[in-house]
Order: sequence, then C-alpha cells, then structure tokens
Amino acid sequence: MAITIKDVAKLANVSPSTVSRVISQSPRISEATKVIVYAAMEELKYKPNAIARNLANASTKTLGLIIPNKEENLFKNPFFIQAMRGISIYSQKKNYKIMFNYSENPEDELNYVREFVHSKWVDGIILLTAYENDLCIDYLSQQDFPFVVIGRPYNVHDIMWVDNDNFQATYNLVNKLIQKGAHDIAFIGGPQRYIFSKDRLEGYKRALDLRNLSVDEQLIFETLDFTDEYGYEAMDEMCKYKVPDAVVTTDDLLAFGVLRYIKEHHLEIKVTGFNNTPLSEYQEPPLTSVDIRAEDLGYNAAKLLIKSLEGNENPVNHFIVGTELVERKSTEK
Amino acid sequence: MAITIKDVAKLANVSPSTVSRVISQSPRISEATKVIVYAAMEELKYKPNAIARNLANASTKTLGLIIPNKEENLFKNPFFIQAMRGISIYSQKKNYKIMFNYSENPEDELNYVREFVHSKWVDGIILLTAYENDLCIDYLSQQDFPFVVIGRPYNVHDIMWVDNDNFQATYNLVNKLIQKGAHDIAFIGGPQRYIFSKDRLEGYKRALDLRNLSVDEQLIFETLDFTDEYGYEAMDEMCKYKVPDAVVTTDDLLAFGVLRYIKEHHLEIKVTGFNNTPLSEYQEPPLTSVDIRAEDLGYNAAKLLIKSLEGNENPVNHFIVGTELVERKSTEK
DNA sequence: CTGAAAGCGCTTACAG
DNA sequence: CTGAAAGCGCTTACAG
Repeated sequence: MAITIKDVAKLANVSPSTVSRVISQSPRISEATKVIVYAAMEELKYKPNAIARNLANASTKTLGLIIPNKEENLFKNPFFIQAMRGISIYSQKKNYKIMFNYSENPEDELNYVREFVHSKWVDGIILLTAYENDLCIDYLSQQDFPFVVIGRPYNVHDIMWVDNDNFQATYNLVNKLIQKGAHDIAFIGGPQRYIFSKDRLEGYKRALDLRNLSVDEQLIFETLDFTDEYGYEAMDEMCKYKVPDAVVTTDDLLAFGVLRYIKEHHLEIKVTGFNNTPLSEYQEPPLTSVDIRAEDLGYNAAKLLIKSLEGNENPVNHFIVGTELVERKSTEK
Repeated sequence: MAITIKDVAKLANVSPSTVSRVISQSPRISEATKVIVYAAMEELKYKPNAIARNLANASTKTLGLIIPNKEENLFKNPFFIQAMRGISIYSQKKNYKIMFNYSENPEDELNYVREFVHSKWVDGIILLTAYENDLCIDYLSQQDFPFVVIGRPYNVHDIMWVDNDNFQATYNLVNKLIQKGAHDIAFIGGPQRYIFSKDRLEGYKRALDLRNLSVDEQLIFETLDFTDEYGYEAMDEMCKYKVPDAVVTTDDLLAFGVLRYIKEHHLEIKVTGFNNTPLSEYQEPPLTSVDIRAEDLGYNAAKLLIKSLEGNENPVNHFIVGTELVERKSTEK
C-alpha cells in the first residue's frame, strides 16, 4: 500500500491533522514541527493523494476542455492546438490540470459538458468555440457552473469570454485594401453559426461604408464550411457576376480555394485569409492573413477562469486579444 | 449541496449499499429494487460523484498524456494532434478520460510523469515520443506504473509500445526510388535521440545493400532538429561533395528545406518526406511522403493500455501500424 | 438479494 | 499551535 498521511504522522510523532496542515501550508504551525514533518515526509517519500484531497476539498484543480473534432480544421488550422497550448501554459503555472474531450458535433459537446459538470471532475470549463445558439453556454449558465468561452458569445451577459476584435480586424484589413487601390472588394465568409463570421462581415461592411463604397450583396458569400472547395466554388459563382479586384475571406482554407481559382483563370486579385496558418506562407503567391494569436486567446481564457475560481473578483468578464495582419505577396499589387 | 447516494437511498427506501450496487451494475440485485432505485435516481437527477468513486476504487479511469512542447513541430506537424485524436477516440469509447501536460523538455516531462504517478490522478500514462535514453520510460518501468509508448523503445523489454515499422517503410521507399532509376540516394535524418531516426537509417542502408549499391557515409546527414533550415543546410554541404539524384528525409520539414535548395539551384533531384503533413501537398513540387497514420498509433496505444488496465492479458505487448507511401510530383521524374 | 459498518486518504471546525 | 473526531461520497467484505 502507498504511504499515507498517517504513516507520516506516526513517524513524526504528531497527529494526521498536523501533517495535513503542514502540507496545505497552514500558517498556524510552529517552525519546529514543520521541520520534523517535512523530514518524515522526505524519509517516507510521501506524496499526497490528490484524489483524497479533491474529495475533502470539493475541488479538483482541473479544467475541462471540449475540442470540436473537425478533422480538416484540426490539422490544417492550428487554432485548437495553439489555444490549448496557451491554456496549458497558464494552467500549469497555477497548478491546474487539464482534461479534454473531443466532440463530434454540438450535441456531443453538450453531453461531455454535462458529464464534466455532474461528475465533479473539473472545477471549470473552457469552450473553444462559440456558436450562435450555443447549447453548452445555455446549459452552463443555467447550471451556474464556472466557464469561459473563446469567442464572444451572442446575446448573453454575465459570462466570461475572450476573443479578438473581429470587427476591427476586418475593418482595418478592408481599409488597407482600399488604400491599395481596390474598390470591388468581395467577402467570402464561413458558416453563419459562428459569431466571428458575423463580426467579420460587419467590419467589412463598415469599412466600405465609411469609404463611400457601396456594399454589393452579390459579392458577399457565406459558405457552409471552411474548406478550399467552398472558397473555389464561391469564386466560380462570383465571377459569373463580376470579377472583383480583392477578396477578403474569413479563413485561410477558403482563401486557398480562392487562390487556386485565380491561378487557374489567370486573374489578378488581391486575397486575404484569417488565422495565419502555416500553410499560408507556402501558397503561390504566399497568402496575406490575419493572425488571431490563438495561444494568447487560450492563455487569457485560462487566466480569466482560474482567477474567478480562486475567488479573485475580475474587474471585467472578458478580454480582447489583438490581431496582427501578416502581409504577404497575395496583396502586394 | 449536491444529491448523494444517501438521498437516493432514502427516497427509494433502501440502503446506500444497494444504491451503490445498482450504479455499479452488480449482478446480485433484484430487478424490482433496480427499478425503484433507478426511479429515485431519475427523480432526484442523481449523478454519481466521480471523485468519491475514484477514491473508493483507487482508480480514476483517466489516462495521462505528456505532449512535448516544441512549438514548430506542434503546428506544422500534425502528429501530436492526430495521435491525441486517436487516443481520445478509443478512450471515450471505453469511458476513460484524458489529462495532459505540455512539457518544455525531457526533464520537465519526467516531472510531469512523476506527478501523474504520485498524485494518483491517472491509471496509466501514454508517452508520445520515445527517446534513446528515455528518463520517463526508465522511471515508469521502475515504478511499475502502467504505461505505453508511441515509438519503439530501445533496449527495454516488457513494456508496451506501438509504432510504425520505420525500417520497412524506409526500406520500401528507397527500393522504389532505385526502381525509378536513382542510384546516388542521400539520406537526411533527424536527431539521433529519436529511435525512429535510427530505424529509418537502417532501412535506407539495407535497401542500398540488397540492391548492391554502396552506402556512402558522406551522403548521410543527421541534423539537430526537424526544420526547413537544417534540411537546406544539409543539402548545401552535401552538394559540395556530390549532387545526389534522390534525397530521402525522415521528416517533411527537412524535405521542405531540401526542396527549397533544389529550386534555388535548379537541380533535378527526387525528394521524399515523412509524416505526410498538410503542408506537403502544397509544396512546389508537391512532396512525396510517408504517412505514418498517427491517429492509428494513438488509437492503438490507448487500446493496449486500457486493455491491460482492465486486466485483459494482452497476447502481445506491442502493435505495429502500417505506413502508406503517398506519391506526389517530387519523385515523379 | 440486502444492510450495517468500516474504509479509501484527505480536511477542518471545534476544543483545548 | 495541536489533536480527536466527524465528514467528503462512494465501495465492499462480511453477515444474514
């Protein structure tokens, strides 16, 4: 059997309570006994049993993560792994552990969230995406369970979130394209169910507005998924109507399809993506893309959540991570 | 306070022991009481407290994962996320949870492994890489803690592992290159501390041997890391001595550097990579690469570990996952 | 088939 | 500053 607190107590000639207090750094313990107890722990190579602690404390110092399991995105878009890394870095610093589940779809996601909550396995949950009508968000708020969302949630107050300013990022991007001389600027976005899709579209529209360029709804596409194919298809359809001089997409994968179309048809169109995936610099031409700093998103999500778990009042319940426009050849001329 | 087994017992008019037996599907419980207990659980929306169960069972149904935190590799090489996905899929099927830590370096890795073991947080550990003198492997074997390694460990018996047949994969690959007419075939491998590096080198040598091509040590390079730069540098040095007609690399990133060198110097050399990363098909020319089926590696690692945790005697303690050569333009002519 | 009781390894309010 | 005791929410050998 493993060494327990009792063994240490016996060896140190104190009560288990005292050993426990030493472990948890209770202030009201004399230096003398501390030394003795530490020595005993050392000698026995005692390590606290985390599970027992968890039960007594009703806390696990563990965060739960739900990872949407979209194969394509997971590999080609480093968002999730970067975000996880950020989460992990902050959590490890604060001695929190991380538990995760892959989910196949939103219902699945909800099931895992439910399990996290009920089983008492985790102290808090980080959601890596925010949908328009997010079942998990609804459920967690209703259960009053601590959580944070990466992605600004829609129409919900009093919940913690971190996000980029997607509106501003797209606004600036379009502005820059206009400065470079573009005036027929198209927009190819992803599924409507993601809130950032809408924010980016708004930023695009606003930039055109303020520059007195009219918004042409026929140059706006909302695809069903972030794939090369959908980007290509959108271009195909768009060009039957009009060939733009710039195309803003909300995801690098969409942009890849756009680039492919452009190359095949020998067009000259500026193209931009989002996420600054590793693939983007290997495109021909290399793709200009907005880096959303996913690691920072994760880091700050963990920070917000852990601070609130530790009882620190957060002055604000959200955090905005800056974006960075990485300009490459695809927008040069 | 949350609903406990006692509340259910009271409502169902049975003892807590009985409720517990119903939950854990004990066979010796009458159908009648089962029904009553289930009804009570339903009514109270009772969910078992996993932590308490863990303590009583001395098992957490959780697997621990150590993820080597090499930024570059993590994003550009989907190996880890694919392996994690495979692990996750099998684990979820068997109702195991997964906990992970990023490690900065091998010592860090060992610390996290230690913590996993001591804290009793996890029932078993999956190591995502095997080094030559692997501290974690040594430690875990010595502690007799259940674990499995992705990557064939060196010089160690009685431990569970999954891997590709790296020897065979490289052997076949080189053979194919020879068939295509190559005879000055160079080899650019990664750091020696990874065991697969050696296996791949052996496969390369054997293929040359059996075809009666001599092994030219000056065409063999072992770089310090899997990066574009090292691949490029190796080429640079190699070509001062001799320009090969084919280059086998043990990682796509190395191959990217090789391709870059070839393009800049207008050479005609066949190139192959390993891992079939998403980037490889976007190269110019698209890169031929060995797909190591990382998801399967993860899946089978989890399977081996969980089976052994559940007390099923595994007839074998390792599993070989097949590789697939994905041929693209880089080896065409 | 079921219950009372002890136990898993900690924590902590209470008393001193 | 320290200890005895009760408790966290389960499980299970023992007895019936």
